[in-house]
Amino acid sequence: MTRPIPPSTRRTLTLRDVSEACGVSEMTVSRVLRNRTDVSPATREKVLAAAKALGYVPNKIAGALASQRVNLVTVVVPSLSNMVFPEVLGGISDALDGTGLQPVFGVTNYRPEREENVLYEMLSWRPTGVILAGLEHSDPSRAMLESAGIPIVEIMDVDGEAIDSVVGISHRRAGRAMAAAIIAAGYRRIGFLGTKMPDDHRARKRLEGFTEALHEAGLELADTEYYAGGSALLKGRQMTEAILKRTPELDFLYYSNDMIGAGGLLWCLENGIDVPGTLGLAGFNGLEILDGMPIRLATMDACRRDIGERAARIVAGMGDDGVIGGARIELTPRLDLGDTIRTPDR
Amino acid sequence: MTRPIPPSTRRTLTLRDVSEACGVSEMTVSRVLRNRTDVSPATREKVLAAAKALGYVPNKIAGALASQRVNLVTVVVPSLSNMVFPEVLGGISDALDGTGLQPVFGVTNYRPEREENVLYEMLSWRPTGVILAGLEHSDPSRAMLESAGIPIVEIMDVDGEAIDSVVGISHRRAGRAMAAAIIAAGYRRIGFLGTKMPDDHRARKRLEGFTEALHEAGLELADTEYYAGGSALLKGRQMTEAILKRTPELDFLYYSNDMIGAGGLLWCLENGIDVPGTLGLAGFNGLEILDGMPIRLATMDACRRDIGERAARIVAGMGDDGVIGGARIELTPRLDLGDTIRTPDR
DNA sequence: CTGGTTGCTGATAGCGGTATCTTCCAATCA
DNA sequence: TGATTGGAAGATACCGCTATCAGCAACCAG
Repeated sequence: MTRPIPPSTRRTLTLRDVSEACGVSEMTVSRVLRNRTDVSPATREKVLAAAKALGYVPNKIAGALASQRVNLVTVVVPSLSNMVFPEVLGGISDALDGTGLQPVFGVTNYRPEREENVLYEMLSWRPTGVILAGLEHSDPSRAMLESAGIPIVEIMDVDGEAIDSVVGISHRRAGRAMAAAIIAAGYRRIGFLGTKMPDDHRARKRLEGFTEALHEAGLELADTEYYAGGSALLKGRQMTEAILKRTPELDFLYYSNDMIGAGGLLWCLENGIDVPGTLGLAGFNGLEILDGMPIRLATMDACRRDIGERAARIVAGMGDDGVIGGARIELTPRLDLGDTIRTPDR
Repeated sequence: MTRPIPPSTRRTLTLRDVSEACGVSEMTVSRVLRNRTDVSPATREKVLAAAKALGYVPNKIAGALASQRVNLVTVVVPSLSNMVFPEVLGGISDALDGTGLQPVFGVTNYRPEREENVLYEMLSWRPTGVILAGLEHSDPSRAMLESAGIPIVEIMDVDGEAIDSVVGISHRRAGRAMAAAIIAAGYRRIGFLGTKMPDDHRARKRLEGFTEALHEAGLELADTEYYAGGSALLKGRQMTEAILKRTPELDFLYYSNDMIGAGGLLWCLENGIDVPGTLGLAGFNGLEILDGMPIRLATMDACRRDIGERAARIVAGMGDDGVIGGARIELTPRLDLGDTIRTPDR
C-alpha cells in the first residue's frame, strides 16, 4: 500500500507559507488568490507560481469566518431514491454554476425530525441560502429558518404558507386537473394506488385535489391500494393485480407516481387488458423512463428541473422579478394524456 | 408576503449572547452545547434553556477553525441521473448516521475538470475524509488528495492504483464473468450496446474484460452500438432495433447498463423475439427496476449500497480490519442469470 | 513645488468559537 | 485544623483568514 504522504509530518499549508515562499505579505497573497484587481501583474504571477508549487489549498473556514461570507447553498430534499429529486438537484447545480455559489445536499428520508437535524447542522455553517422541499416543517425547523436571516426557498409545492420564497406547482390543482381529464374521457369507476407515507404531503395533496374534483362530479374513489418500500415498478404490478382482483369493475387507475404506474401499465398489457379502452391509467411526474414504455402512460410533468433552476436563481439573487424576498412562483404542470386515457371525443 | 424577521435588525446570535442571557462565561456555554461532562447539572439546564429561548444556532465555522475539526465527509460522484449513485449515497448516509460525521455531496457529470473544481472547493473546507468514485483523476486532483492528509476512499472500482483506500469491484473481472456465462450458455454471435462516454472508466473496463474473455474463447464482438444522452430505456429500444436490423444474426446482446438493457428487453418481447432462446440479453448493475420487468434481465449486482457503507466506515475510522489507511476492499458482484440467458445444460 | 490623486503593499484587529491553563471553593483526609 | 484534592467555571491565547486603514512611491494638475 503506497500511503500518500505522512500526514503527521506535514502541517497543512497556510497563507503564511505561501507568503514566505515568495516574499510578500499574507495580505497580498490573499488578494491574489481571491482574484482581486489591486495587485500588480508581477506580484500576482510570483504569488500564483508559489501557491501552485506548494500545492496550497485555501482554508475556507478561516476565510468565511473572517469575511462573514459563505458561498454555500443548503439544499434539503426528502429522498434520492426516485428520479424526481436528482433532477431538481441537477437544475440547482446548473443554475448555480458560475455564480460562485456551491450547493450542499442533505437528505431527510421524509422524516421531519431528520429534517430538523439536517437543517440544524447545515444552518450552523451559515450558508448563503436554503432551498428545501415542501412547506410542511416542524415548529423548531420553521423557527430556525425564520431567524436565519438568509433567503429560504421552499420548493415543489405551493399549497400552503411559505416561510419566505416558494417555487413549485399546486399538487392539489394537479390532482384536480387529472381528475377532470379522466372524467371528461368518460371514466367513472376510478381506483387510486399510492404510497403509504404520511409525510409525503405532495402525494397527499394530489389525492385530496383528485378526490375533491371527483366528488364535485358526483363520483367517489371506488377503491384504493397502498404500498410502502420495495421496487416501485414491481409494486405497481402487484398492486394493480390486487386492486383489479378485488374490484374488477374499475375502469381507471390513478397512480401516485409514474414508476408504479409504469409497473401497472406493463401488467395490464401482459394480461391483455384493453388500455385505454376498458381501463385507463395515469401516473404523475413526467419521468423520462415513460418514454421507453410500450405505450405512453398519461402523466403530469412536475417541472422538476425548472423548479430547481428558479429556486437557485432566487438564492443567487437573480430572481426574474427583482423582488428581494418572499417571491412566489407557481409553475403549471403540463398534462400529458399519453396513450392510456381515451380521447374525450373518440 | 410575510417576511420572516427583519434580518438587518437582528444580528445573528453568538455564544456571548447566550452567556450574557444566563450569567455564565462563554466557555461554559460552549461546554454545555458540546455535551461535555464537566458542567454541573444546574448550570447545564440554565444554559440549555437560554440557548433554546434565544434560538441560538452555533457557528460551526468558528468552531471548526478553533478546534481544527470538521465533521464533514466529502463525497464526489459523477452523476445522479441513474439510480446507481443515489444508492451509494444512501449507503454512505446510513453508515455515517450516528458517527457525528455528515456527508456533503458533489457531482462531476463525468468531467475531470469539474471533478478538479469540486474537489478544490470541498477540500478547502478541510473535511474529515473524502469518498470519491473511480481511480482515474487528473494530476492536480491526485496531488490535492495526496497532500490533504486525510483518509481518501476511492469507490466503485478496484482496477488500478489507489491513492489511499479503495472499496469496489473489479469491473474488468465482472465483464469477464459475464462473458464466461454467455459463452457457457452457448451464445456465439455477441453484440455490445453502451454509452459513448470516454470518462466512464468502469463501463470501459467492463467492456475490456468482456472482449478479452471473448477473445480467449476465440470470439470477437460481432457488432457494437453506442449512445449518448436521452432516456436510457428508450435508447435501449432504439439501439436494439438498430443493431438487430444491421446484424440480424446476433444471438446475444450485452448492455453496459440495466436501463438500456431493460429497454432492449421490452423491445424484444414486443417484437416476438424468443428470449433467451434465439437471443440472449444481459445488463449490468442489478437495478431494482428489473424486478418489475416482464421477465428478469440477466445482470450483475454492483454492490452499490455495500460499497457506500464500507467506504463510510473507513472514513469514520471503523474499517472492519482496523487498518488505518490504504485499505483495499474488493467485493464480488453476484451474477444473476435471470430469465434472459439460457441455462447451460438445457 | 505643492497638494492631491492613484496604485500597490503592509500592519493591525478582529471573525466566533475552542484548547489549555488557572483559579476558586467545597469536600475529604491525615 | 490545615493540607490536599478534584470538580466547576473563568481567563487567555490563538485557529487562518479578510476588512480596513495606513504608508509610500509615482504621477499629475495647479
